[in-house]
Amino acid sequence: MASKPKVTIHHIAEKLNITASTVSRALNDNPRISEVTKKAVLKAAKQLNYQPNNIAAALRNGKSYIIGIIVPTADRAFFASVVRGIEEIANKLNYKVIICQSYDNYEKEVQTIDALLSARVDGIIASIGKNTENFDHYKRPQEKGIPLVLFDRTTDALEVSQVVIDDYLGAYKVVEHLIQQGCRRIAHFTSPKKVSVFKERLRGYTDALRDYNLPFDEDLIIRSNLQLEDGRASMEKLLELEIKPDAVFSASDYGAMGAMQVLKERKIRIPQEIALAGFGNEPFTSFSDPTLTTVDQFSLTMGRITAELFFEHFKAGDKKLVPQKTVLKPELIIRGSTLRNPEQKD
Amino acid sequence: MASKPKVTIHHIAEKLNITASTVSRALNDNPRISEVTKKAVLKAAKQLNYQPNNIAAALRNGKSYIIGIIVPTADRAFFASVVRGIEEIANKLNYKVIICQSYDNYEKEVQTIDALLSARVDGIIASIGKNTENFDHYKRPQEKGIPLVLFDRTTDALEVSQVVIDDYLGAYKVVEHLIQQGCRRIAHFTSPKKVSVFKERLRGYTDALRDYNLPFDEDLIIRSNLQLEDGRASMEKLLELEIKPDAVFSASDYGAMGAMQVLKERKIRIPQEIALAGFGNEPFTSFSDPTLTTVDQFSLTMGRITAELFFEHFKAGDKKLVPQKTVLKPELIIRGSTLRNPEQKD
DNA sequence: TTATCTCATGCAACCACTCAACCGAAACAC
DNA sequence: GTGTTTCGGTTGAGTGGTTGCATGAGATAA
Repeated sequence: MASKPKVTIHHIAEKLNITASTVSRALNDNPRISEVTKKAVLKAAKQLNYQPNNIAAALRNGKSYIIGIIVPTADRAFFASVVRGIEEIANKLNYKVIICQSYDNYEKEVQTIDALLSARVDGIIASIGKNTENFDHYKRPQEKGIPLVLFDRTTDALEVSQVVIDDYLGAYKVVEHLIQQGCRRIAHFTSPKKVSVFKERLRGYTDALRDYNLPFDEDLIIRSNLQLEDGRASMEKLLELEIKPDAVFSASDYGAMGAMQVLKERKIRIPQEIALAGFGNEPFTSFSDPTLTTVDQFSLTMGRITAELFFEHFKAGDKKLVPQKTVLKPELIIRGSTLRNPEQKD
Repeated sequence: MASKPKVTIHHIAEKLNITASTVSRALNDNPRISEVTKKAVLKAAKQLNYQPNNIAAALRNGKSYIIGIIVPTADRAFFASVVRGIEEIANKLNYKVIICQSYDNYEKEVQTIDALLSARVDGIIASIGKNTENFDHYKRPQEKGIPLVLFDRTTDALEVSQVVIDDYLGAYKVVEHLIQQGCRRIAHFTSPKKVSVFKERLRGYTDALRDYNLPFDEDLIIRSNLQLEDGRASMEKLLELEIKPDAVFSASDYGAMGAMQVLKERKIRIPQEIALAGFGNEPFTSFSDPTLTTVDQFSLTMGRITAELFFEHFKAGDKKLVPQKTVLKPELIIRGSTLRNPEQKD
């Protein structure tokens, strides 16, 4: 009748006239328990509709078999895909994953770290929020001996292993490609935030210009939050310049989409008048018209590698491994928004 | 030196020469503890870098303050947004949320339920995977007295509260709109799966045709998994028909995008020759060219309402509430892919 | 002055499970 | 026939916090 029967190993033990520890061992397939007893325990457990209580087990042996993932948001294809990669590896090792979103909010990020520590996760994998400038909260897991690995949005201010893609190289390739398409006045949408990925993309942009002897013009750097609306506003700002750019490289696909909308509204031809490139290879970049040139970040791979790196640290335990930084090579995806001479494609 | 200092309330107690129970009460702001003691405890806790162990607390009082969410995938804008809505309400009530993805995989869904029960979550909010046809695993939480609420992908086979949008109405509105635009031969992309949302959309489609005295033609119903590639294949199948359709209503935005790609490749004008509508209002539907007519599902609202319904059940506890079904009204978003007479737009 | 009441805290059981240590009986060695 | 292993368990303590029920000191009331 009562909605909570609460069957424990003690009930199973009682029923079989053995002790709880025997039941515990039987359920954990401990070799010290005879096959006969194991069978009996399993049968009784099923009969009583027993549900193991991981909370109690976790309390006792200090392991929860759960790792916490913190991402700014789970609905960006990139993060979703990384999470999937992590989950794949974690599940294989019998670990569960709990996903927390910081929504790029610093307070929420701090709280989440705290919540995960209180929940006694066995480790944390995170990507830092855009607005985070103080990283002290990321020191806490390590102080408690909880391994931490960062991916994508990372920082060198922490002594932590990290997995990133070569944002510099990705950006460099994009700009090089634009130059090869004949663009000479290339604008760049970036973020004012101190996030390494955006700084690196900006650096790739700057270096490519320099290497091809093109002047760097501060007017062509537009800083914003890089969302759709920001892209629109940034594009409009660019169109007010006396000498308009002939290409725009946005550090985010969303920003590029905003720019594309404005260009189409004004009947400015893409890529003939202004070429357009993004970064991230979000799915919608292949739906737009023209399709958007962008950079693929191998998110699934990044997830897998991050998880593997994490478990390496995890197994090492106390004998702290030296933090290592894995850098993945991104891939330039050339599409309609930058292809001025169609035959050149690949 | 050791990486795990493991400070407990006992250490705080020892330091202050009081007992652990007093510390516990102080930390929980129990009125029976004097302000002086509370201050001292808080100070000592900070000094010792104390981290509460929720596991232990959860074990003792049978509440984890965590609710589990199961979604097929977190990277669809719809689900991401619902999750956000749920999280908003849950956090307000001091509950944490853990997100689990079933990847539309039945086994994984069953395992996830089990994992959440073992993790002793206080409740479960779920959206059923596409391939799930047996719902027994969803009975288990209820047997254990763990409240369960379903949203969007639900079933009437379970006695469970659920929140859905009126898929029937949404589909009806789409088809009605297409008819008003002069379309007479409207195709429909649907799923072969026994998922209520798709069945309802199909019913809306059928009824709208009937109400407007248009014939129902089985050849115009194309069943697939409704992803991008499926949409492409389905559209190609339609184009092989002797009498081609003059509109396509896809039960998913992804399917519609696939169709749009094929139509554009074949230079078939949208909406003049074939109008196109989707369902879901995924962000990319406003990026495409033409922009895609679709149905908005008020996902954020759905999340909030689902969470509120959940907590109602939760508070009711043992005095099981009668399962209730909340139906939200969807909104037709008319865009370029169906607008034949532009002036009609609202 | 004594009985009563408050207040702040202590005591000890409890949550469900695990693990080190122990134990009795049978098997085996010498 | 005694000592040592091995098998298949049992016992009991411990994991960190919470909570119902004392307890004891000081305040208040009669």
